[in-house]
Amino acid sequence: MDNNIHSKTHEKADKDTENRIFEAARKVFHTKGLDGARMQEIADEAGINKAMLHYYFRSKDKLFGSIFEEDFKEFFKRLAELISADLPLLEKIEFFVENYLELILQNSYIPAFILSEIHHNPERIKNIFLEKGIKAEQIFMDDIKTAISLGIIRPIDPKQLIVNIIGLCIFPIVAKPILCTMLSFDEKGYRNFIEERKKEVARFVINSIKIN
Amino acid sequence: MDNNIHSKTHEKADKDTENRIFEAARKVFHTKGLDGARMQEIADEAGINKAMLHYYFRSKDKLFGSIFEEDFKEFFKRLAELISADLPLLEKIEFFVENYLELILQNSYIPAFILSEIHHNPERIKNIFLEKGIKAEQIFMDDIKTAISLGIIRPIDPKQLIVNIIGLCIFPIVAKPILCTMLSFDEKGYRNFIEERKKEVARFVINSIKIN
DNA sequence: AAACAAATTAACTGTTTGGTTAATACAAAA
DNA sequence: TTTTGTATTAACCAAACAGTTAATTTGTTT
Repeated sequence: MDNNIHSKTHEKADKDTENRIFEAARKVFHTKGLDGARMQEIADEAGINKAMLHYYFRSKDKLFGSIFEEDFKEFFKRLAELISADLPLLEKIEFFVENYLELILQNSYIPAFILSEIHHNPERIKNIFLEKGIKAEQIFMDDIKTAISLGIIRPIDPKQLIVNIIGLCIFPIVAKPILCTMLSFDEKGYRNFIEERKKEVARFVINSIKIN
Repeated sequence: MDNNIHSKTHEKADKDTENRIFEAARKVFHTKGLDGARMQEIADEAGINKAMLHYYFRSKDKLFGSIFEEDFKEFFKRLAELISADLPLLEKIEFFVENYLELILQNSYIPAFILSEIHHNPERIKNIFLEKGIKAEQIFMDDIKTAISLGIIRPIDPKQLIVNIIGLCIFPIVAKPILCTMLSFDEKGYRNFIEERKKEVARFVINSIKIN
C-alpha cells in the first residue's frame, strides 16, 4: 500500500517548478516550523531563485498555509478512511492501529508539525473545514455504541475510547526523542518498539473493553 | 573593603528583575516558541528595558535554554515523584493518572512547548541530564515486572505499558484544539472531558492488564 | 557628601529577513 | 522572424531583529 501522504498530489514534483517549491517548502516547514523556516532556505532546497516563491505563492504565510492545509486535510482523510473500514468493531480496532501506526511512521514529521503549529496558532484550525472528518468519527462512535448495547464491549464513552486509541498511536511518534532518551532506545530499538506497538496497542485496547 | 560579603549591592532588586524577566520570557516562549518569540515582547511583558534581558541572560538562546532546562527538569521531576509513590501497582496507576493529569492541566502549555521545541531541535535534549529520571522509571518498570510474575497483571512489556499510560494522559492535552474541533467541545465540555479522564484512563489501563 | 559600583535606559548598529523590481531568458504564436 | 506573454534571475529595499553602547540613575560604602 502507498502510505506516503505526498505521493498522490505532487508526484511530478521534479518537473514542475511550483511543485518543486511546494515540496521544498514542505520539507523545511516540517522540520523548522513556520517561524523557524527561511524563504531563502526553501529556495535553495528547491534549487531556484527566491523570487519564484513569491511569484507562485505570494507570501510566506500563504505558502505555509497551503502546505499546512493540505497536510492537515490529507492526514485526517487517511484517518477517516481507516476509521470507516467495514469491519466488526474489535477487528476494526486491530486494522486501524496497525495501519494508522504505519501511516504515521511513514510520515513521521506530520503529527509533531501539526501539533506544534496549532499550539502556536490555534486559530489556524478554524480556517480548515473537513468534509468527511466529522462523518467518519460519527460512524465510529456509533459502532462503539452498538457494540456496547450488544454486550460486545463494556460501557465506555465513545469519545474517550477514540481519544485513547489515537493517543496510543500518535504519542510515541511525537515524543520519539524523549522516549529514546528515557528508555535508552537507539534508532533500531525505537523502530522495533513501534513495530511491536502495532499489535500491542490493539491488544491493550481490546483487553480493556472486550466482554468475554 | 570586604568585597566578598557586599559584592552584590543590589541583591534584592537583582533577583526581582531577573525573576520578572524569567517569568515574562517563560510566558512568551511557551506560547510563541523560541523562533516566534521576540526579545522586545519579553521586555514589554516584564515591563523593563530590552537591554536588561542581555544584561542578565546574555543572549536569546541562553535565556531560552535556561527556561527550557528548568521546565524540562521540573516536569520530569514531578513525573518521577508520582511514579515513585509507595503503592501497589494498580493503586499507583490510579494515583499517577489522577495526579499527572491534574499536573499537566495546571501547566497546560508545558507538554506542547517541550514537544514542539524538541521537534525543532532534538539535540537540545542531550544537553540536559536527569538525575532521578532514569532511576524512577526503572523502579516503575520493576514494579510492573513483579506484578506480572505475581500474576496480578498479564504479561506486557513494561516500556509499552509506561508509554501507554503517559500517552493517554498527555495526548488529549497536547491535541486540545484538534479535539475541541473534531469532537465539538467548548471550553467547558473539554474541561469536563479531561476531568472524566482522571478516572477513565486508570480504569481503561487496569481493565486491560489486571488478572481477576 | 563624596566616591563608587551596580542597575537601568534611550539610542544606536549591523545583520537578517520577507518581499519587490527591473531587466532578461524562453517558448509559442503570428 | 518578429511578437508576445510567461518564467526566471540578480540586485535591491525597507522593516524587523538580536545585540551593543554610552550615558544616567540608584543605592551603598566610606
